Amino acid sequence: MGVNAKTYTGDCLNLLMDMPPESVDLIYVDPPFFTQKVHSSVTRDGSQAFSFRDIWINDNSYADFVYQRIARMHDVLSGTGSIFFHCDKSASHIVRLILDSVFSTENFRSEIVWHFKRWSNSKKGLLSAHQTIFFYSKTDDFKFNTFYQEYSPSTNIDQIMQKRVRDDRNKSVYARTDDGAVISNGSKKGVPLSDVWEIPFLNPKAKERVGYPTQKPVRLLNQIIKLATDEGDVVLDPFCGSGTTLVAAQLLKRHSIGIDISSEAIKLTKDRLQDPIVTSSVLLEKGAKAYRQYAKDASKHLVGIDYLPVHRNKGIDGLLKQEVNNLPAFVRVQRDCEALHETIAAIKKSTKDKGACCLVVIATLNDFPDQGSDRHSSSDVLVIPSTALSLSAHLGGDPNGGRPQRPEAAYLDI
Amino acid sequence: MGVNAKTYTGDCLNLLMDMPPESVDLIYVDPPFFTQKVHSSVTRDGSQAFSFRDIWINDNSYADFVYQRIARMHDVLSGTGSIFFHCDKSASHIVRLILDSVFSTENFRSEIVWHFKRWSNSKKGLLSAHQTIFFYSKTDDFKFNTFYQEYSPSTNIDQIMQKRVRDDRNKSVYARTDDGAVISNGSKKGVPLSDVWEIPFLNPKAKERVGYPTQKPVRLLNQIIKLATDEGDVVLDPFCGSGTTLVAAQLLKRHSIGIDISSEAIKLTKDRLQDPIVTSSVLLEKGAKAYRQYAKDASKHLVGIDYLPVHRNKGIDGLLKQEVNNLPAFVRVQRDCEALHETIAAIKKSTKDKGACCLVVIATLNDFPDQGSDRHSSSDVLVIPSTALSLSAHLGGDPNGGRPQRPEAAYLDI
DNA sequence: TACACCTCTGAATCTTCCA
DNA sequence: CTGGAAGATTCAGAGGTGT
Repeated sequence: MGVNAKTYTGDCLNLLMDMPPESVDLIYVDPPFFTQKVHSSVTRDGSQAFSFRDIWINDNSYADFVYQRIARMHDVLSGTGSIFFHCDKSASHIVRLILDSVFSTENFRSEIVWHFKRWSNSKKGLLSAHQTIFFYSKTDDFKFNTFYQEYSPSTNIDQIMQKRVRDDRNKSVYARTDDGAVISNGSKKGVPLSDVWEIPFLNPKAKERVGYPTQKPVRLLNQIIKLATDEGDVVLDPFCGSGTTLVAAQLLKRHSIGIDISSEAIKLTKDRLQDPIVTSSVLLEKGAKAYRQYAKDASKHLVGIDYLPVHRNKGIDGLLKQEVNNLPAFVRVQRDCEALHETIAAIKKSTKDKGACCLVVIATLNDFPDQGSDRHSSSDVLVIPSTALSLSAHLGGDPNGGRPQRPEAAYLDI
Repeated sequence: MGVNAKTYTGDCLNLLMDMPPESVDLIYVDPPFFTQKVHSSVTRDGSQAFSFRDIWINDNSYADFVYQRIARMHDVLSGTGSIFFHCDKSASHIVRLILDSVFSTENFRSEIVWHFKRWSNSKKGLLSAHQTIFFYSKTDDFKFNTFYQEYSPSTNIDQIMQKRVRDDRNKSVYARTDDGAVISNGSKKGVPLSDVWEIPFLNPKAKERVGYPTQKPVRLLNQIIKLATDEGDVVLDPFCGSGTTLVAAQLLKRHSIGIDISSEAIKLTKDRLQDPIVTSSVLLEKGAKAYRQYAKDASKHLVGIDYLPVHRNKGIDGLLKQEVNNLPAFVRVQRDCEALHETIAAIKKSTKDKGACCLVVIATLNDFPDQGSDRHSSSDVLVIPSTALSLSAHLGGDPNGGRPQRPEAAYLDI
């Protein structure tokens, strides 16, 4: 399935006016920060209610600039849509007044705190380590996908899943059956995502490479997009810069619209979206760190196995320290986005010039073959199910098989 | 040495006007929040009831209320003094406008985020987990004691401990001795305190609780007082409620002045000062890490499995997110020095009072039972071989059996 | 529509029990 | 008796329900 990613060069004010009303499901706004100090004062007599018009700002253009564009964004947002407005601390209160005025106070949903660790400086005072994102919806009936986090480590998860009732004195107690056993209240998913997000900042080197000082981590955009939209929805970024939002939207199968006043920014965005080579360099942008993370994920499935990691070969994850049938044994873990036959093809390709060797594949997904298969015999790749795969097969809850699959180690020849 | 703690009953507006100018070093302001709610609570023994209405007809009257009092606070604050204003999310932008106006934008120091974990609720959207504290100083020359936190685990401590100098092109490089060794920079203190503070919420069970609504943890006030004052300085809390600020100030040897409109609050404050109770808690003293007690090795074997870690029960490593046969499923990983039957005994013991549940054990050692065993049928514990165990059995090189063992998942009854 | 009351929840303590 | 492990308890939001 294809998703569109449209880009426009120009002032988003004009382009927003040309867009059909209620045509967008999510707007992520990350405008150029107001770097000069914002000076403001309020009416001394307190006789008027505060609104953004009551603020005197030295350079009045910033509040006006933001107000005009937010008003248009409100128009193009669908009834179930949301806006996430990214602020820095110098003007967040001004932005919030404007949002309150356009979207109304009732539709204020959250003040999200993006918390990150940063290199310290010698400034007197507290080290700034957060930015604020305001989350407003257009109406009460907004689209929202709940995500869950781990419980606090101090929580007694095993006990709070017991059913509770109120006794005759209206005190909360654990419910028990007639014979005194506690009653389970079902399983748990975790705690709902909070409004404080700890997401690492892009490291300074990655920042240098792309050249956009305010570029946001893809993880941050991922989270916002997944919270407020479903696949096929439309995401708008009116100050798209290097196009991080559009890239994230594409990876998550959302349509996207990016606007930027700089034609260089739009060109860069287009390149990243259209040229498959540039798109794959998104991985580079996430940083070598992200790549290492990916490789590390694979190695996690090798815990307890005595092996030497192989770093410089994409088809091989490790070399077993123990020989098998007097042959060296190479191992590869099936990746998340990889069918088992692809895993096997990958390790075969990488070892074809290595002479006689034994190949081991750790299967992690549910496309593990039948145990009834008679491929056992003629095989040259040893396939071992991961712990998680063995478990999921036994629980039988997997979607891609009517009966529970029972993976066990098997020799395959593909 | 004695420190004074004075308390006054009444509207702080009047009392502030009677105070000498520039006589206070720190003001902590925690006014009734701008919410349309009635706060009420009783003390543990039920002897006193508190309630107040946080109702303001519109933004404006609240702003007016705050403005008038902040203006007076500015007067009584000394030249090196600071104000910390505690807001909740509903009115923080209004408070900041007023503070900007009275103290001026140049004296805005920080937007402090107090981040805490709390019980969840069924709210659609993000779970609120922070409150905001604005930090303004009266002048540029404000009193500030720098505190340090531990370095984040990812920081390269060796590197920052190296001495740095400028080379001939004025570039910063690490200094080296003649024979090329790096030079230590002495001990580092840590990262300067950031503007995001993770301090546990005052728990419902804490003895520190006196039954006053919106009571703040002493730890939070400790931090503020230590940052902005020295011993013998004067701390003012114009909405002192149950007197947390005065308790903290007394423990830190600062003079304090507390004002509250409720005479019950002032009485409670006086009582508390006689016998200050500060919760000593594992979480406060040792941090969340203290709870992460379960074997790290165990979690490594659960990679790829959808589960919640269980920290406070020695016999259980995790709770599967998916139910099994409509029952909650607990999991335990076999430890290195543990026979399989011991593992099974441990999880059985820990869950014996938990009502009906499914038990899963991840076997990691070679004492896995024969597949030929007929124990299969009568069992209540599901045993799954770890990846490494599956592999080692297939390679047949294990020391404790002549023939290769072939583990597969099995139900056991021991 | 307004409001009182009930239900559900989980963080982190208090309390008990057992070895 | 003591210390640690695990069960019991509290209470503030938010939604739901009934009057």
